[in-house]
Amino acid sequence: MSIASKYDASQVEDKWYTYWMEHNYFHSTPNEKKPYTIVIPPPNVTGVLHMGHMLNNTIQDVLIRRARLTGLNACWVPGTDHASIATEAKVVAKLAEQGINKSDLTREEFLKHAWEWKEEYGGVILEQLKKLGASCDWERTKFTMDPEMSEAVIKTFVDLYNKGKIYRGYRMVNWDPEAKTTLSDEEVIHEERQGLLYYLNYQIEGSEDFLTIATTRPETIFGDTAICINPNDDRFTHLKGKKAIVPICGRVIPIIEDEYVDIEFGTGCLKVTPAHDENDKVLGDKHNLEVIDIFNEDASLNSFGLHYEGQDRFEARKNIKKELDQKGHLIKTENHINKVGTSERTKAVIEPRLSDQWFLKMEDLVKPAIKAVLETGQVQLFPKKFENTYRHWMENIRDWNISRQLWWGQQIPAYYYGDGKEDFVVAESIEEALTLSRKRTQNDNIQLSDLRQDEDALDTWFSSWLWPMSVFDGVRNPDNAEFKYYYPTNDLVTGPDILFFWVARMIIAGYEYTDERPFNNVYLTGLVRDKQRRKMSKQLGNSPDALKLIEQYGADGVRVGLLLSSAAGNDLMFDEDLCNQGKSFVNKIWNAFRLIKGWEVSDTIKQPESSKKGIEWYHARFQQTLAEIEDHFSKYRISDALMATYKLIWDDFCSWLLEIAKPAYQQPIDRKTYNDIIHALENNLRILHPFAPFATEEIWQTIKERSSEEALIINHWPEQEAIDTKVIEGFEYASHVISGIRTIRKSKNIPFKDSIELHLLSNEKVSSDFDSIITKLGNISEIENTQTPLEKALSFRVKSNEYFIPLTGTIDIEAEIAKIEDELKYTKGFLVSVSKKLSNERFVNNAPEKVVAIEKQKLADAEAKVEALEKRLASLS
RNA sequence: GGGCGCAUAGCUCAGUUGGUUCAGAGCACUUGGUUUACACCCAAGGGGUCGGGGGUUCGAAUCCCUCUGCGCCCA
Repeated sequence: MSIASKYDASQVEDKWYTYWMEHNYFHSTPNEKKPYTIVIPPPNVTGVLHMGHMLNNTIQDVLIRRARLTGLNACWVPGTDHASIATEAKVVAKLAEQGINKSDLTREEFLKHAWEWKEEYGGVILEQLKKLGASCDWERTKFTMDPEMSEAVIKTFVDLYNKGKIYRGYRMVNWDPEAKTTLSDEEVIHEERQGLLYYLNYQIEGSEDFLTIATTRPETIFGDTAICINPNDDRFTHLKGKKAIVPICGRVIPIIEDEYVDIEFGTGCLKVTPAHDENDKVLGDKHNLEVIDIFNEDASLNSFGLHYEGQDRFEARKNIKKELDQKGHLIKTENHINKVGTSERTKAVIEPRLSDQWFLKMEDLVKPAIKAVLETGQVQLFPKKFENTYRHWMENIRDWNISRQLWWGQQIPAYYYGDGKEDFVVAESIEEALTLSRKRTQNDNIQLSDLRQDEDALDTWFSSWLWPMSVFDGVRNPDNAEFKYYYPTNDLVTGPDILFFWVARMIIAGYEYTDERPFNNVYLTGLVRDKQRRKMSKQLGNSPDALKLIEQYGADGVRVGLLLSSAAGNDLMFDEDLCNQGKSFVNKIWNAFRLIKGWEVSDTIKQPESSKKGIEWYHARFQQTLAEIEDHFSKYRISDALMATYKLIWDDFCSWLLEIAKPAYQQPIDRKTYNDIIHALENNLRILHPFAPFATEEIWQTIKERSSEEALIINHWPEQEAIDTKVIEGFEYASHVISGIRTIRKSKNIPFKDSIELHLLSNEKVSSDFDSIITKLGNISEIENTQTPLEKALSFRVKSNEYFIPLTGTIDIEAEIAKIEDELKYTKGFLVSVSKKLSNERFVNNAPEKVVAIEKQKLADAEAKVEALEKRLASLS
């Protein structure tokens, strides 16, 4: 038989993925088993796989595969998100390349292009997930704009409207002049930018006097409708009741008084532009000021901008500065750092803008969601630290602006039957809207053609907040069997950056519509960063190509690499070395398998004692680790679960057990040991499968012929048994002895192939159960008991027992004495600190009994060791 | 400006309710090793005043205060 000495992932991965797909192992239907459900955070339909997805989906796949092995009915629902702004922006850009302007198209024409784009690029990311090994139930793949998904969205909108939770408001919103849409507060990123503070002179009407205001946005003077001073500001008492003249446009505006004005900032005079600043809007409302909007939707100036009409706001700013300067209105400028809102998607500077928008009242909706996470623990966040962040956001929540001036998305189901702002009805279909309109207006002459649907689309999150329900059709048919079976889902795995956008809103929707949590646990992964701690992003170009990584290290290698160092909620400093480590690990177990498979098995030889003991020990060790892994999983400590598995396989299985069981060169192995080792290997594969699905299935299927019912992916998790700690302790002692032997061999350059004697001076009883293993791994000819220290020998101690290895030739007695003196000094020091502790009455009285007992044991051990060391020293000198 | 969090070995991180020889792991590093499972290997080893200072306690990496440095979220 020839098995390649290097594991070749490329030969293996597609084969098994196809096999799993063909046998439908990923597909789930309701049955008598308990369900385990995860809904995927739907990636942008036109997106490509990046490192964040890889991490996120690897974790989900680990959880799903483990659930499947533990006998749960595992269901992982995949899908994609229509990502309104991002996708529409891409389509607009593509059309622009072809010389097509979005504004020249009808809604229908544009949507046709958008759907074509979606068909062409959509779902690429799902194909990439398959390369990673994701065992999603592909038959259930959903898209947030699938007809039935959209229907659920519309139904929800209508319902919330009818409950009075959705309203239309003329509000200051965040306007993205590039995408020409509003953004929710969460989609705006505030940045510090270096700018200028302009000091401008406004003439006071009917006098030659001027007042000076400071502004960061001189171009907005065209929208000024007042000057505001603080009534407590003595400097300006003479201005009270007067009027000022806006430079350039010459408009006369009142000087109003309000304590809102910060006397310290700028000049203490504030220009008020209600249309273009949130605070000014509040002032304007309070003082009944006129509202003058000076911008077009692309943030160029409109006719209020006079001769600047048509100029972009930043260009206009420069030009106005010049004119103001020439006309003597500009006193000076100062450098000033101001916070600028920018669009998360287009990076454009946000323009506060007044417009008609749709809002969802959040105040009552959030209540059950706050309770579920912070009071009852119905929904648990991992790690817990995010609860504080969640609280802060939820308790300060503002109404959600759910309308977007986009076409790609669900169109708002509001139908206008007249020209008035309030002349509309909200309905699931235009036919219903007609009935409602007729009823409302008492006018039966209204026809379908008289109705005009609101132009806006809904915020993408308004569809994804229903995701855990809508993928099982739970919004339209809450009583359907699948929904009842799979919902609430178990775990949600996502990044902390969308805790509010998505997670919180899903919880809100869940309680509003099902009176139930949408999921029990939320695992928040960290962000993937590069070695310089920069977030991986396309712009920086510091993100490795996901598929190339898989090609280079194998999907298993990448999965293991990503998980090795990614505690929940901690950012992951990604380093390709990690993938290398993952790949090495896969190769390691591959070679272990190769070794075992290469053994010739004999039915006639008896099982050696060492093998028997080794297997007994490994069994106990395996059980111990299994419990540890279980514990890690229960706390979503995935990295720790993997590390425990890694060490079990690499250290305990390969470095200890296989070395113990390995027959002499070209000798056969006994049947019993072989079978036990195969059994142990199979158990290893079972627990490793969630992390490295491909390699484990490959080995599993190569060990022997398996029927399709016997595939590893649907096999079972090993059973937890009682842990034999005695065996583990005994072995641990033996392993220290073996280390001692190895150290002496190394220091004296005794080759391993030369067998040596070992003498034991026993000061405390120790089991000889593992002597056969000590003999084999130390290449010891014989272990002999002795009553007196050996001369002409090197020694080492384990606990208070002393071991001697006789040496021919000269021994450096000085060195041996020095070594023992060092050990003695350390042990004595330790002894002093322990006895100090024990002679402290307050310690003995206050510390728990258990702790005191441990300290007493330590004292006894140390005393015995000191005694042994002193004896030894005496015998040497 | 408000809120949250972090600081432990060269790197990435564990350290659960203060109490085992508790100062750990993996990687990296140093030294040695060709008996064909694997050099993507084996063995042995070095390395930290737990960010600084103060306090509580019989006992502090762990709790409290303070300083310094970093990160995130929100306005």
